[in-house]
Amino acid sequence: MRSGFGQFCPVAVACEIFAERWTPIILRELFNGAEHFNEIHRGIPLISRPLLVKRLRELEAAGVIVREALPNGRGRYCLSEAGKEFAPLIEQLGTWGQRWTSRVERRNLDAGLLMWNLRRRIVLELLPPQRVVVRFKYGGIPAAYRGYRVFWLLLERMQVDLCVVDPGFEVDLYVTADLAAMTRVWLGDELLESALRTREIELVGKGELVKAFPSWLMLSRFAGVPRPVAAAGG
Amino acid sequence: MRSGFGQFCPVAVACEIFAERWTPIILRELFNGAEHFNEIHRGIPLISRPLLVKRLRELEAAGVIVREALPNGRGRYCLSEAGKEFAPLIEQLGTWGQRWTSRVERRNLDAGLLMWNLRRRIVLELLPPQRVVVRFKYGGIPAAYRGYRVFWLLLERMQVDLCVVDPGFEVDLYVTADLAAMTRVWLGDELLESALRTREIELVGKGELVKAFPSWLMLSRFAGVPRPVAAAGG
DNA sequence: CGGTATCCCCCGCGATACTG
DNA sequence: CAGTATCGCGGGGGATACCG
Repeated sequence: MRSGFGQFCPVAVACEIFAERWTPIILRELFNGAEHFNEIHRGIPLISRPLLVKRLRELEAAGVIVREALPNGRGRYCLSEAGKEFAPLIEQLGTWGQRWTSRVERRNLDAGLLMWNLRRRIVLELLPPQRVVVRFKYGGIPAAYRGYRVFWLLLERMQVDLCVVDPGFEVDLYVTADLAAMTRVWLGDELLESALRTREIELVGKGELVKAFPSWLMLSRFAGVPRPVAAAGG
Repeated sequence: MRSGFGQFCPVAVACEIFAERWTPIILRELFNGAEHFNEIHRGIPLISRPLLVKRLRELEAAGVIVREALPNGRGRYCLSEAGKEFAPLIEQLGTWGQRWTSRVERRNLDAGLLMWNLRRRIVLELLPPQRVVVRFKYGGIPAAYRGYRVFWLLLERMQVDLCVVDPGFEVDLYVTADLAAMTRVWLGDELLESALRTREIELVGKGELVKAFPSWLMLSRFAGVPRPVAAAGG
């Protein structure tokens, strides 16, 4: 697999930069607001760290991202003007995936990734003034899965924190969920109300919090993408 | 490189199908109207035939293309409804490549590929009623290039044929060009008139044909994409 | 935290030859 | 024309350990 396609076509040259393995997913993380190395890596846990470094360097060399070295030894990755113009591509990839693929396969289930994404999509403005601690516990997890299955979400007025070890606060709301069901809800494949009815997802806590909880979740950016109209006979 | 990214995110799942090596380029060919195996392969000469077969099977399994077996033993590849929805992605990739990359690198120069693409972008309606035979001869070709450098284009009212061996007809118009210059013109990086002035491209033949020739060429689909506004100090 | 450095395996892929 | 079959290699990338 020698690099490059040997074609002057703009599509081919763009592919040499954009369509490398993991690259669109790295860009997705940057568009989602990730800036630091470990932040990016948390959104893509299955990429090895050396490979993530390599891809970031390649994107930098291609002028897609700019690396800023912060004084404290940290790095910071920002999309360049050219990089920002990949936004519609990520958008369309997600739209296509939402319309034409089944995403909730066992091999794709990952409770940690689900929580990491969910954390970014909380409607801060709807949260009550005082801190709310929500504990999530997942069941129905694939045998091969080696990550965490219990999480604490600390919801504060202007900030959300995700913990994988008990932060010690009193829990206000308990969420117990089948991982596949919660993933379907996140992706817009199933209504939260429906999963609550079938008890694949259960909420336990003060009535007002149980009632308000669904309104805090924005779900995946692609949850609302319209599905293809079923063809006749399909 | 085990397949898949292990993420339920629609972007990731779409990437598993779309962002494989060569796949966007195969789709580009299908959008350009290629339907048969060798037709697709002519647009992507550097892919090995077994690998092209493999990619086509993968796209078929993913529901992106449909293969029709014709009675004469030929196959025919068509984009499915899902496949057609990749159109904006190919468009965006080409647009990005046109705006942000330099495409006319030595490693990308390929006279055969240039002619094969040029052939598809002739304005049939502007051709004169009788056949016009144009002979192209390229110079300035990279030493590593092993393809043809002389071509005959048979322009007829409703059809264009490309030959790499002398078809035997009398030549009406001779085009002699530097390969890089002709590629730049094709990609919209340089005006044909400019290349004619510098004599990187020369036209020899009847005056009326020499004059009409530029109007027959539509150039690359991306030739007209607006370039980024130069940043101050760039 | 944000990377390097090293080792090594595996499989993606090209090359080549063959077939209906 | 449109593939299939087989072989062998090279390097992409995972695992692991180390560093400033």
